[in-house]
Amino acid sequence: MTAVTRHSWKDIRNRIHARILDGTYTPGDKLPRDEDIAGELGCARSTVQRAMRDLSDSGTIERRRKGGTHVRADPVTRAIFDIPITRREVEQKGSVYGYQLISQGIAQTPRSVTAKFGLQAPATMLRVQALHLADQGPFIYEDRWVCLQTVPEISNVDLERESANEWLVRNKPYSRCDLRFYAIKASSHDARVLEIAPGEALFVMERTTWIGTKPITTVKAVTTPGYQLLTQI
Amino acid sequence: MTAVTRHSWKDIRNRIHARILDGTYTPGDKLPRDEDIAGELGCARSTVQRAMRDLSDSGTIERRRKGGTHVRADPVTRAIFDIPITRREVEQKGSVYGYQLISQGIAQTPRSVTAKFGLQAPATMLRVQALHLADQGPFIYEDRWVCLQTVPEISNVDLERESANEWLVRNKPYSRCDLRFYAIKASSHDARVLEIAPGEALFVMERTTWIGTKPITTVKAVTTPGYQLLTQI
DNA sequence: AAAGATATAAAGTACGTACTTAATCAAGGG
DNA sequence: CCCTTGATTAAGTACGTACTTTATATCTTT
Repeated sequence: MTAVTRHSWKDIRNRIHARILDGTYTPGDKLPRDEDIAGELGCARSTVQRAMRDLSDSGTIERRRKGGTHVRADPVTRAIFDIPITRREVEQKGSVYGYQLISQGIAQTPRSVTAKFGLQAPATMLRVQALHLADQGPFIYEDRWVCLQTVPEISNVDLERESANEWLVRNKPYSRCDLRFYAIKASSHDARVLEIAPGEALFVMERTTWIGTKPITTVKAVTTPGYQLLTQI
Repeated sequence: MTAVTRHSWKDIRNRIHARILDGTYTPGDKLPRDEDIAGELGCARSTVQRAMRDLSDSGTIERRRKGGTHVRADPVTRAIFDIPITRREVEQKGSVYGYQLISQGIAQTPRSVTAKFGLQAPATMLRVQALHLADQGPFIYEDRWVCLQTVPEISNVDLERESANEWLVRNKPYSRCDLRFYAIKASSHDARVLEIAPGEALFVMERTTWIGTKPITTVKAVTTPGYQLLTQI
């Protein structure tokens, strides 16, 4: 009776990864085929496949049918960020969350918004400006456009009470999401809303969502000075 | 002879996802066990498992052993970013890459750097300041500390010719990486190096890496005005 | 030599089965 | 009543097999 040792895919992954780390396989190198690795390490091919997918997901290797597996020649840092709804973010850092509607109204989308959605022509959408507060102080200012054709129900929502952020995230799942991060100098308007000095450097997160090809919403979330976004560990 | 229809895990995932999108299962709801879904949709449990893992990875659902599968009550936007080495980034936007060493020297880590690594006491490390150029103009300024104990070989690298960025990424794989993004106002020093006006808002990416528990390097990469980081689609 | 057809290699997928792990619940004992 | 112990449940994993997909390479034909 041979003691049948079973190998977890994590072990297999670690052993392959270790070979990359120690230079057995260097960037650009081709790895043996799954089947050979399976034979060598004494496990099933499907276990190697599982390990390889993990390494592939993390950006360590690249796999192509027929082409085989290669150590990524051109390493990237692949990072995963979780952006929670603002209320949760505030509450998780132990602060009291607050919300204020600044203004809402229906208008034609300006060129910049039309472009973000990839639309040909301007559309009539709902614009909502609101402030999220932490411990009574400004935390994030959001400037949002919501597509009324895709989300007509938003008209029935009392945006004085419930933030568009939360209503949308709970009621309008999306199938596509574009995100972009950058820095801006606080305009006098930003400064007034966020109660800071004009000219401060502010971190901005922009998010645009669609369901299928239909636009849902685009938000520019302007954070207060000192805000940092961290990777999810 | 029954025509045996085979179902791809992506189909299965889409059908489950569709039920979340259309409100059949709403946030917080418990989904049937994998086996029941498999029976209902006419596929193997392992196919459901594959579909579920994908939905779980994307943050749509949460799974717990014995606890079952639930639609995430508290939706997050989960984004994946690929941060390439700077040379590649410049070349990919069609510009000519350039690199200049500004200064290098050995020094005690200041409190902020010591803290980033989670060290108890300051350590002696190599500090490298350098500029990445795109089409002869400043693109990213990096201020880096490299742990000499973990990476003694760095001493033999000619940092006038090869950027620490590239040498490290090709020669020193890491097992842990912390990332943080934020905005700063350009100091007079930043402004001089990047050839911009002091007080500009700049987007900053900070990255700290370890191998096991040993620190490798920490970089503060200060981008030029207008820089945007986009999700990988 | 260029273009197209065919073969082939390697990853990807699907399924069934059996076993493992972790969380939860219930029963029993102090 | 609390704590421990054991049973149960559902996800997670491992494996073998068979089939599919997609690049790549080779061969044929014009």
